[in-house]
Amino acid sequence: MKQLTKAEEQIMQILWNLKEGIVKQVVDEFEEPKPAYTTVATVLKVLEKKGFVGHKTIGNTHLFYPSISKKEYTKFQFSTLLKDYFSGSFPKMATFFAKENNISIQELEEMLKITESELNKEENTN
Amino acid sequence: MKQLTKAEEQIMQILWNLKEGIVKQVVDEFEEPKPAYTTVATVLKVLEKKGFVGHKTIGNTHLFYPSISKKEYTKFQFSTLLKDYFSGSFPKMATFFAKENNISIQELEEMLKITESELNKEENTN
DNA sequence: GCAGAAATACTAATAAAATAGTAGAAATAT
DNA sequence: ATATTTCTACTATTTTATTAGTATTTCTGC
Repeated sequence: MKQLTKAEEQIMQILWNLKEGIVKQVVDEFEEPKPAYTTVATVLKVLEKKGFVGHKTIGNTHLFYPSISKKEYTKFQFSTLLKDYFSGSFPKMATFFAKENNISIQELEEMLKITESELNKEENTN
Repeated sequence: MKQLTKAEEQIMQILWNLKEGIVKQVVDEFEEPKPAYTTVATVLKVLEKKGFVGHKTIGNTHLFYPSISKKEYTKFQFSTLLKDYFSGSFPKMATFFAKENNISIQELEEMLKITESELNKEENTN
C-alpha cells in the first residue's frame, strides 16, 4: 500500500467520516480557509486513480466513497510506525507511551482493563 | 514539526543508527541499489536546512548528526497516529492491536508485564 | 609541488503534490 | 426554451521532492 500525502489524507479522513459524499460536502467539512472546489475535485480524482476512493454517478453528480476502509489504512500506518520506530514490539510502544505521559503502573493496569472491556465489547464488530 | 518525506526518513533512520556519519557512510548503509553519493548529499543538505540534521567540518569532510532525536520524532509520529486514527485513546490503539493480531486477554496481560518491567528498567535511561 | 583520490557545491532535470481557473455539459426554474 | 445554477473535465501553475551529473576544492602520497 502507498502512503497518502497530507492533502489526500485529509480528504480520506473526511470521506471515512461521511461514508460517502459529493465534492461539495467534502469541501464543507474543511475548516476555513476552505480549499477551492476544484482543488478537492482534483485530489479526489487522484485518490480514485490510486485506488483509495471510488464513485458512482447519481444524476449529474459523483458520489464518492472510500474504497479502502479506515481500518485497513490504520493497520498499514500502525504497522509501519511499529516497525520503523519500535522494532515491531508493541510492549516497546506501550512503554514509550507510558513514559511520555508519566503513566504509572497502576494507571497502565487500568488501561489494560479498559482495553479488555473494549475487546469484549467489540468482539463481533468487525 | 514537519513530516519527513520518504527519502528523508530513510536517511534519518540511518543517521539515528550511526549517531553520526559522513556521506559515504550513509550511502554504505543503503541496500542495493544504493543511491548516488550526490543524491544522499543533497538530501542531507535539505535535512539540514529543515533543521533535522547538523554537521561539523572535520578536515575536508562533513560529519553529519541528527539534530532532532529519534525519540522526539517518534513522539511526533506516534501522537499524530494516535490522534488521527485512534481518537487520541491509547486503549483504543491497544484494542486495535490486540484484535488485529488475535491476541487474547492472557497474552495482553503478559505484554503488560513486559511493559512494566521495561518501564522499571528504563526508568533512568532518558 | 603535482597527480590522483575524495569530498562538497552548484546546477539541472524530472516527477509528484498542491492548488485552482476556465469551459462546457446537465439540470432546473420560470 | 432560455437564463441560471451546479457540476465535471480539462488545463495550468507553482511548489516540493527525488535523483544525479559536473565543476571545483581539498587532501594525500610520492
